[in-house]
Amino acid sequence: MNIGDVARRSGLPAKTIRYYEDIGLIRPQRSENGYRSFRESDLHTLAFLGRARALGFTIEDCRTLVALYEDEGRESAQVKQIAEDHLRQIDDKIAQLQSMRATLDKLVHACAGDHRPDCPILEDLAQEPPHTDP
Amino acid sequence: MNIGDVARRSGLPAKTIRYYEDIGLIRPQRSENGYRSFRESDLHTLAFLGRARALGFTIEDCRTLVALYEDEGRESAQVKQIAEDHLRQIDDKIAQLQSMRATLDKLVHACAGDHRPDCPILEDLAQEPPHTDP
DNA sequence: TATGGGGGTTCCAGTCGCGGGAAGGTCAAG
DNA sequence: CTTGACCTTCCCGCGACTGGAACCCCCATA
Repeated sequence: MNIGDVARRSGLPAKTIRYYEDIGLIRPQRSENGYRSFRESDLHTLAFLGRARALGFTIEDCRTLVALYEDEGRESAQVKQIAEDHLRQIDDKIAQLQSMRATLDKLVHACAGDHRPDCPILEDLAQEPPHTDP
Repeated sequence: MNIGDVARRSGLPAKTIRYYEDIGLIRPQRSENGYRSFRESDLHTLAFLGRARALGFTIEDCRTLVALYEDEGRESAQVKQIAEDHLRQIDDKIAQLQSMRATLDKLVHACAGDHRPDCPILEDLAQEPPHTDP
């Protein structure tokens, strides 16, 4: 298989696939003409990577996950650890976004959004922090 | 005020402040010795930027927001538009993260996390997509 | 007067995960 | 033989900084 075929079948852009080879996530063979030659197992790995990335795992997590997948002697605890860490990171990010969202939503609702210049959004952003006098 | 002072008072790293000058968000004056010399108004703009960034606005949004803030003839509708667009983006991102979170959480709970190699997380990632035969 | 330390300055490189585009080689069809 | 669809490598750019090197400035102290 050439790169275009695996791109279509894995759903990953060819650029991404080349990049994954660059950073050593996959090691496709080469044809005589210099083209990358992918086996079914490469495609499988790429699909694995695509799904891991879709779940938000970093490239380094993906590297570890692929290694664990290929390691018959792995312990599921290792995999779970990575997933739990990532889950926590996601939770943190969601919390942060929800906090922003709450503030922003309040401000948006407080703003008339008409032709006049008065704007609670700008006023909030411009707000001096409470000045602590010594 | 030197950069260290504004850094302390605005809560922004000196590096960030220099970067903001680089990209034209602020235009501090210079002392004879070449040091940046910040006025209270610069500090105020930096604090504004800090709060806008904390709400997740992009630098380009911040540039526009500062311009609107300084424009007496602005219409609050312009500000609200930016905020609403940003709010939608946040909502999209939250939804995406929650979808990841849901999948990940299911997988984490399905995984024993012990010394055995069997792992539903890896199995899910390795899963072949339903093959559509023609 | 030397020196030490804590400011400041510029510039360059790196982060993360690719995407765009140039310049060129390869291959099958018409 | 040419066209067009592939493929290759290479380098630059994104966003919003962050780290570090190499250097300058200023003040206090020995």
